[in-house]
Amino acid sequence: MKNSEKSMEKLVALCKGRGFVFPGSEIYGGLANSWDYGPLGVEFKNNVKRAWWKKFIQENPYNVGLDSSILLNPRVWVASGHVVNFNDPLIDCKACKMRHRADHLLEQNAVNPAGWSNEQMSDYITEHKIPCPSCGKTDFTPIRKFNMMFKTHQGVTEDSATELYLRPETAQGIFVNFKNIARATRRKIPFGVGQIGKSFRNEITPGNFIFRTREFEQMEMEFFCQPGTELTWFAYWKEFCKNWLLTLGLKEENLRLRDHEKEELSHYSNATTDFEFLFPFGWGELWGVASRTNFDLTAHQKESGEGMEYFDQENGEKFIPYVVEPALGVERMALAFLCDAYDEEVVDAEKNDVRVVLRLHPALAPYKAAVLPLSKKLAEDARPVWEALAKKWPVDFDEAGSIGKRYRRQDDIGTPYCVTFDFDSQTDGCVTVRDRDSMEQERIPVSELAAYLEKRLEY
RNA sequence: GCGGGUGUAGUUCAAUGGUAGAAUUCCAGCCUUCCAAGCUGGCCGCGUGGGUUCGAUCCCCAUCACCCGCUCCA
Repeated sequence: MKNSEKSMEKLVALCKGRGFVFPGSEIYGGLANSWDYGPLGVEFKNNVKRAWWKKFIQENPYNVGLDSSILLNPRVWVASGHVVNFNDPLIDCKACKMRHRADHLLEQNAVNPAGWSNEQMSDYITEHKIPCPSCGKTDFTPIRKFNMMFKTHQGVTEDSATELYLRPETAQGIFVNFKNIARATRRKIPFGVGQIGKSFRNEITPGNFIFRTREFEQMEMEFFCQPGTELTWFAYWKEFCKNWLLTLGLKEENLRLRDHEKEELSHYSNATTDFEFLFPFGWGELWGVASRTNFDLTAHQKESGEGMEYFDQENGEKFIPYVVEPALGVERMALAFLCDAYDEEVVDAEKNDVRVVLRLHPALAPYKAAVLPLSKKLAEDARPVWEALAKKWPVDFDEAGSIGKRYRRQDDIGTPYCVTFDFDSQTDGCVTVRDRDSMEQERIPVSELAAYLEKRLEY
């Protein structure tokens, strides 16, 4: 089944029905673009994070982890450029109600507005009668700023002295800890620091289910290297990221890497590649891999007055490290895995019988297995089988309904293995293990069941 | 935030100015010894707040949410 044939509606319905994702604050009429992760969703999302951490931190000789705070000294955002650059100058055409970015309008008219104030841009647009690209009229509202950072206050008094921002990215928490980490871990360059955590952005237009939300989780890694080696590492991490996705079963046909053109690059980057995934609603950015030069560390050195140089003992060199950053959103990654895994298999076209299967990689599946007593009478005897497996993995137990219906329920939520306890099990001590994808069945002694599954769940 | 559309059980859909019906899901019982079975019974709904009206799920207003476009981004 191709991704373009899949529908978001079905996926959203499945997510709600099975307990992956619920609309946020639903009983109060909801809160725009907020989503809650249900019993299966939290397992699944944790699995995505766990898989990333395992590959990027645990198994990686270069990298270490970090969990920095969401609230930071406001000067961090001055240094990073977020206070200035997260302000989009927007104007609306009064005639056709279309909204445009003032700086883009100017660029389209061969003007470079870099460094201009909003007044300057506004004046230029008025004076030169720059027309609305949609309707051609020249009747615009004044420029309005949209700072994408959420503001809050520290302490109970709400004055400007206590004003703070919720972090719009986790990366800066890593940069401000660069010296601490290098010292504490005795790491030599090159090394990387990975972090998983919540970030907040007041997006103008969120949407597409959990693809873009204002509260989201990031898995970011900052890889510090010697100046001049950054593009080599940039290529290395791109390949590394791609391999990780493919290992977890993401289909290559739904993935494309798009290099940014020179004009498209952010002010801090000398190379950026977007990993894009074919969602049912079209191609969407999944992973941004950016060579960030020494922009961030230099900016923090300047703003804080704290030296950010690294001393290379071997060569006797001092330098501010260059940084390669693969930054990934947890929720959209999870959504991509879900979309990719969703499959409808026609079992009997005449009876209109369709089997919905989430072909999730076992590492990502919320339940690794489900124990199903063939008859309710066997439930009591099947319990110990579940108890033994539950010590090792999240495992479901289902005795309600026909065996076929229970297999389908597990298909629905992506459980890779179903363990059926039948009347023979009581005497021969064996159970039937059914594979979700191959649909093959094997008779396994209960005593060997855990080892059997362990071998297959390894990744 | 702007423009357009939508809002009825968990889901997919009906009907109606006199307070709603089906399928499916779910639950229970019977039956059933490996792939949505069958039978019986059961739970659950007019997004929210105002207004018009004798009476509103239906008409009007507001609000909230979702979808499509603009813009942005992990």
